[in-house]
Amino acid sequence: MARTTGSHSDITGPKVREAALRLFAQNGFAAVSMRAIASEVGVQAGALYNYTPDKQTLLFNLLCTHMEQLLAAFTDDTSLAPVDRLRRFVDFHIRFHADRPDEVFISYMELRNLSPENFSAVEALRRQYEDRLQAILQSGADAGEFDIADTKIATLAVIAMLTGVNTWFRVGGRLSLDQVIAQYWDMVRKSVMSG
Amino acid sequence: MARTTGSHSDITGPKVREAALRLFAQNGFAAVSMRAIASEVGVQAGALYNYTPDKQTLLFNLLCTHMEQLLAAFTDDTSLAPVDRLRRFVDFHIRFHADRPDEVFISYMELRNLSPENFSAVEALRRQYEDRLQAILQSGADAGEFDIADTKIATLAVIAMLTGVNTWFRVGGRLSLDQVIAQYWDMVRKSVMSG
DNA sequence: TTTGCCTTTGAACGACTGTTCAATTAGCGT
DNA sequence: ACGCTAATTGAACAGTCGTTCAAAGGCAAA
Repeated sequence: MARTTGSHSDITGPKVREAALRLFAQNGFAAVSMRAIASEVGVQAGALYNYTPDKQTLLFNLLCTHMEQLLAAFTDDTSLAPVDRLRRFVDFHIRFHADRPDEVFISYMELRNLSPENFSAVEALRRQYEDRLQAILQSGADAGEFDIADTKIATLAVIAMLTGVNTWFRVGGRLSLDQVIAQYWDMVRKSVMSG
Repeated sequence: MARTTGSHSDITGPKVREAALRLFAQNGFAAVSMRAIASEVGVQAGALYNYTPDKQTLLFNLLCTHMEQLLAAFTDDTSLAPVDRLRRFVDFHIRFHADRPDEVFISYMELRNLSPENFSAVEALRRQYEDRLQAILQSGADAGEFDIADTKIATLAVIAMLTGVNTWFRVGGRLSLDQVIAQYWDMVRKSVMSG
């Protein structure tokens, strides 16, 4: 039988993923060696291969897990008015991403280091998330509450704007996250509102 | 005297920068070897060192040149109304960046591969560009034409939104660049307008 | 205590890294 | 045609890379 209680793999496995996430975000996938990850965990490089078949799959799993958590964490409420659904999305997006700077960073920077199949898988998850926002914008446009020429473009524009928060926001900075969210919500709301 | 007419360096020099730009954008700085760049140019790796003291300076020069061209290409016209100055900025930003996808890509992705001094230099140029937009937003806010809580945040929000075009826009796609610019201008204008 | 498997080590593999430099090539001014 | 020199080669240097695997270690069940 496989060991369960006190098995090292229960400890080492998460440590490997945490170390890889931190190092990939800090130095970039290509610049981080398996030995550097192992050193951070406190094992030899060979031991890492008990937890991932190869380096690229390690990255893929980090990206996949992040995207799946993102999709699982946001639940739209179609019974609300479009403007309220949009407000909830903006609030959620900024908070969720501000909590996970490393995951967000590698999700944008390291996509090209995935194999074509892995890239497609992550890209499909990302599109699912975009579709959630697009559905909100579309419902508002259909109801005449929003004035949007093309909901797909508006979706990408809003997401780019919101995700941009991660490039400069730091806890303890000039503005609180609540203040940041308030201003972004104001801009997003006005940008899609009609008349 | 140094050779001028027909000198190989007049040909090889630009080819080195073009090859490096393309390969860095495609595969990432760390994943591109000097031998790969040399092979693209059609020389041996050692010959590259006639054109750059080292690999990182090659990247630095690409980023610096891009930022300097960006700053040189945009000229604000303070005699115009704030809303017209902003419209010119949006139009310029999207067009300039759409023309240079590789330069834009590495300017966002490869900053962390610069030495601290080189990073600061590029960052200073970027801030100069941001300041141009912030001045426009501030003038509109002062005149009461814009309704902006914090012009610095609005600046970053607008730039993130506009630069996001580069992640999906392709010539020959569903929408022309003019159509894209029209919608982004509509969204940006509304997002900062008062009333 | 013994057994047996999970986990880790540490060395090894072949390939690739940025950079240097003496030797060689090739083209311009004379 | 010749000399000069900028431009290039090709080998070498000292490492690092991802990955593999036989051997050893260590913990739990029996």
